[in-house]
Amino acid sequence: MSLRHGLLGLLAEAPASGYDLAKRFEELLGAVWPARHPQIYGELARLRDEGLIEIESEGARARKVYRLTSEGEGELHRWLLSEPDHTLRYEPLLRSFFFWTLTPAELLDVAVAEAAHYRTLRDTYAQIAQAKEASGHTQTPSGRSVRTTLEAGVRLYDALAEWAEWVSEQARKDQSGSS
Amino acid sequence: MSLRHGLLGLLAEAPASGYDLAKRFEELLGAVWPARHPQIYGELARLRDEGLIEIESEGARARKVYRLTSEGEGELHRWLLSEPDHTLRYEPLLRSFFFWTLTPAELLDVAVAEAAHYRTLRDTYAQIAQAKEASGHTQTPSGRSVRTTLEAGVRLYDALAEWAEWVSEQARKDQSGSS
DNA sequence: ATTCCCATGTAAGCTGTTACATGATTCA
DNA sequence: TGAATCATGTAACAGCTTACATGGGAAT
Repeated sequence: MSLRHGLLGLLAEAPASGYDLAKRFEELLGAVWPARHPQIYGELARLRDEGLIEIESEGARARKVYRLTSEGEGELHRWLLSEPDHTLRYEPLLRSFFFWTLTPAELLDVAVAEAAHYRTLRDTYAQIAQAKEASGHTQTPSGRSVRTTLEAGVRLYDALAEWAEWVSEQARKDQSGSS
Repeated sequence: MSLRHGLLGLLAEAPASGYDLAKRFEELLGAVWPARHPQIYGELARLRDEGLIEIESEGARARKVYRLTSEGEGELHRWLLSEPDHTLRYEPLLRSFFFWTLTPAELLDVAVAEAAHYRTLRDTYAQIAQAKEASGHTQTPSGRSVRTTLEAGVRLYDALAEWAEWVSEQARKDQSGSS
């Protein structure tokens, strides 16, 4: 149940509507925990039923702004101190188990494309981090946490990029040595 | 639909029963794509209906050994050359967005525990990789692919361990400088 | 005999996605 | 007035987990 805690976490920063939260998930949290609006609206209704959030105000177009209750704050805190769920599900690494069924030429193509993808992501996160620091966004507590997560993204995708390049080098060797 | 391709990939190596496949998922593929036996049995039935796999033999205790058909082989190959789904869903990184709600002391505990977890995983994968190389498991094509995936695991968790240590250092600074 | 492992499956429920639907407001 | 964006939701389906259920075979 990470989605509910993701919502509680965002609301800990500032009150927001379902629409706002859906957007922040897409642009910010989506990189590590994707969520679509139907799921978000449903979860918000449940969180309200359980008293973890409440409606602060209602605006135009049925817009509802939610705010964290103290119960919600407690639940968020309890969650952050509990054992994390380290379950990883990442398709590109599943694929790598079956690389042996590809020819060296095919593997080379795949690995080069993967490396490019990871490099791009790494650079994107590094740039965002730099921009945040330059514009003073890292001086608020939540801004510093975003910086922390970005740092994880940079390191993670840097590692994957180096790995994919290592794979492509091996494929290149296999290719030249096999005929 | 990664589960079905994971099953096809395992069957590309050698025919196996649902039970065998469930075990291999748990011990091998589970690190990047967890799957429980009910899902596996269900998917195998569907794969058989669609002609991607077939029953090679039936043994004691209703044991059914499946084998890849040429259609299945084709589907696996097509999948490996298609665009990967780069969706990542990893709870520990979602949590890091909300680290700012913790006190420096709490964050320090969390980060130290995380670092230990990642170090352990990294070392485990490094050891398995070494053992595989020493015992000649990396000389078969599929063994070399396992080695490739293990290399990703080592690099990935090494990066996360360094990140968590970086986080814990920051928390330590905040702790000493805040009073 | 009993316990453990082998081996398969069903059923219920939860999580998450895609498609559909509706209507208000803003801007060109 | 038409298009884009705001804003919320429902319905159907797909993917995955947990609990339940059954029975054969091997070993002590």
